[in-house]
Amino acid sequence: MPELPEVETVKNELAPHILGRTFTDITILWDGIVKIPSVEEFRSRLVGQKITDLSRHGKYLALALNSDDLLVIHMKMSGSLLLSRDSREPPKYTRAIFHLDGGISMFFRDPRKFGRVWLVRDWRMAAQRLGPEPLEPEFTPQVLAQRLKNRKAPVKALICDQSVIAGIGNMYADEALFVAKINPLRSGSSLTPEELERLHQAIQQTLRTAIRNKGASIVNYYRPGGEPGTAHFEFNVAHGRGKNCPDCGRPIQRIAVRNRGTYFCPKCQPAG
DNA sequence: CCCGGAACCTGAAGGC
DNA sequence: TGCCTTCAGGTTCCGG
Repeated sequence: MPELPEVETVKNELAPHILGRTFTDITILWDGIVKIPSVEEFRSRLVGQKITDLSRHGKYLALALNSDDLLVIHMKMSGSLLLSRDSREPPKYTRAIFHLDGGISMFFRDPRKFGRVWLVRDWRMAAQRLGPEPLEPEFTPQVLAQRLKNRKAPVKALICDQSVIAGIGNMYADEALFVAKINPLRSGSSLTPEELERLHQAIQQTLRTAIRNKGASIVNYYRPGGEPGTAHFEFNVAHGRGKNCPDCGRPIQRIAVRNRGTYFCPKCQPAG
């Protein structure tokens, strides 16, 4: 599932192939993928526009166009953006084809139909209430502390909340909490300054390592060239069903937090 | 505002 | 073999 490291990888690997190119045609194979505006307006406004910049906001990818519009893309759980030189036979589950000049096409493949695209003037029209970027200088331990204090919800749920911090999802929340040695069920308000410092450090370290490894391909994530990432090979607990804690050797436990599979080590991350 | 749960969606995997 | 249930989870919506 694409979270911050996966979207960052997609952005970095798309850029050299699509930057400066112009959309020559748009094929929408499933209308529901276009969130804003109508499918017809989406196509007509996009064709002829040149891609001038790529940026990432949380898990949202934004392609800036010379018209000052932004093509915003969210891959949600099962989406991938795949580059090809042959648009005649898109892979199964392709929902949209972005044809570019120079004979390149970008397929938006998404088996689960959760992914969406927007054509808007400001990326905030697609990504409402996005918290701070965890890898930007603005994200300090103090900022994290401020955003978690007075919150009774489990810290796992809070750091997965895009309005608290942008870009973290289920996998990296589990990884960061393991590295910080914090139980996922602890409430935000119960964390000590030392724990908040460790969590801040763990979030940045976990995300940076995953970006270096081009993202994690547990299910349904492929890089634009079709290759998987390798970040999941270094996971400590995430999706660690049946595995043992790399630190103490005890079995990793699976619980549900807000209906999301949550993996942790009961010994290394004791309940508060 | 805060919290927790449901809904969206479909393929994979497991149980019997 | 095949049907059925469960699981996967990013985001939004809704009720308390």
